[in-house]
Amino acid sequence: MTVRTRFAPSPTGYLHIGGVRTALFCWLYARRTQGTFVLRIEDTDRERSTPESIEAILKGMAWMELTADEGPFYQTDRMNRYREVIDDLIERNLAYRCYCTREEIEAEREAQRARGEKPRYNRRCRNLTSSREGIEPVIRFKNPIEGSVVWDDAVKGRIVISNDELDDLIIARSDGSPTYNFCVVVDDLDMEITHVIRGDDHVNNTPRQINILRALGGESPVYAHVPMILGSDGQRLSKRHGAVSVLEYEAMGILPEAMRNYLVRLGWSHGDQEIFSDEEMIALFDIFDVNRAPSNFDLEKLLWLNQHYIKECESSRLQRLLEQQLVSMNIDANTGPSLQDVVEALRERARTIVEMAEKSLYFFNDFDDYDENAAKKHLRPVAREMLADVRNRLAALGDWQPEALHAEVVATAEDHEAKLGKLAQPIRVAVSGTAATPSIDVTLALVGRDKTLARLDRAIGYIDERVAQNP
RNA sequence: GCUCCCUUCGUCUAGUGGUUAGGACGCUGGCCUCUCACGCCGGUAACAGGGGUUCGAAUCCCCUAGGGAGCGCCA
Repeated sequence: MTVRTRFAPSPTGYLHIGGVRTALFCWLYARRTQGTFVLRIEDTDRERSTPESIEAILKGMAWMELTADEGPFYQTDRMNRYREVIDDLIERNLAYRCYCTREEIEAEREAQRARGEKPRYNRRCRNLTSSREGIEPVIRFKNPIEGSVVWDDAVKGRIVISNDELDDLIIARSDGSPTYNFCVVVDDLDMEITHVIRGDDHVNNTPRQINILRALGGESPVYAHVPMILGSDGQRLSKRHGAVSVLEYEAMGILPEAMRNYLVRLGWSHGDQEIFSDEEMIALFDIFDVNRAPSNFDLEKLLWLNQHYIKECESSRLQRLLEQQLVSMNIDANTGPSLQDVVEALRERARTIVEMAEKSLYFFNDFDDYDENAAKKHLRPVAREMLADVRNRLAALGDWQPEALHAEVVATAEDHEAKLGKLAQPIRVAVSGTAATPSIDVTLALVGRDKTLARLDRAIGYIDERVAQNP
């Protein structure tokens, strides 16, 4: 039997990080078993489903490079099929029309809660023979009254739930439209899904679905309920933990392979290994090895992995990503050094693409002000003569390359009997506005001759002004 | 309230009756060094609590506590 997994999000919001991990697990397991991964959009809730959400899901999946072998399928395209199954269920007396009003049901629920009971439909209409005038009935599934439902969950282990915990759930609304718990079962059956991998918020739905499945004569798939991902404080993931939507991580400058690696290690591991290539993940991942406990999302670790992958990233791709980022920051990447050189200088110094772009701004545009502390510490009168000297030497330099620049800076420092740092730091601040840049020779090479000389002049002027103000 | 699920360093985790409880992120001391970063070496820190079972429990059982999920004409 070949494995078939599915990812079945509902398009009622963005694609969040927990959903993406579920999708990753589905995808990995299908790849690993040489099975099929299908994408299905559960859009039976017409009130809340939006085209924007569908768009966000598709974009998120594409960014994560989790390509479906089949689909996307849309439940709204399958309404006739659901109708057909519902009619069949009614015909076979496995489902029935319920004429209870919302008010009646709500009142009953209140009463049950007041009595400390679990609110459940009281099956008043289960054996009704007549209809009620003026009420469009809903359709309810006749859940078994006796016995219990048992399944061996691939991550949770054996779960047993007694049928008397379950009531006769609505499978079609009064307008005739089918509901979620029913549609999933029909879909998974029709699509021959062998492994249902989903969030563990569905555990409680599973026994109902199994009962419907049996009524339909289907075989149980393997269920794997993966625990939730919580925020860094152990609470449900929400806006205040930062980004929730996967697309926000793309915008943040996270690499998809870093996200995949981070997410696969949340709830799953292979000994002490932290770094997994796609090939390794596919070869090693097994849904049966996933942890039962929920885990907390830790941005710091994601960032660490991202930096790792930035260091490994192929130059041309990094250049492309950096350029996109610069463009989005309204910077013309043609006004500065080659992106290839920038990327090499910064790939060990940036945890995200956005950070890389921010650290390369002064290669392209002049900065407004010096970093206050940096200027205070390094742009001082003692450095003035050395700066003036190095400015003139550099102006005369024919070969504006790191090697020659390095030699010139070193020679200047020696002439002034200063350690290299005493000169390098003032230059660094002069040229970048900050006290932290790549090595001074590389920095000067990247900033370029014209900007370097102009900025050294500016720094010298700044020192003079400072002296004038505080004689 | 009821049902189900979960519980090893701050975080992600290894561990399946005998380990100095290991690794990673973070934090931190040092080395390297023109700054930052990278890299390297070292440190910090955990079995939720209580009962059993056993010669011996992080590992097995029970209870308690804490956390989560569900109880919709949402998915």
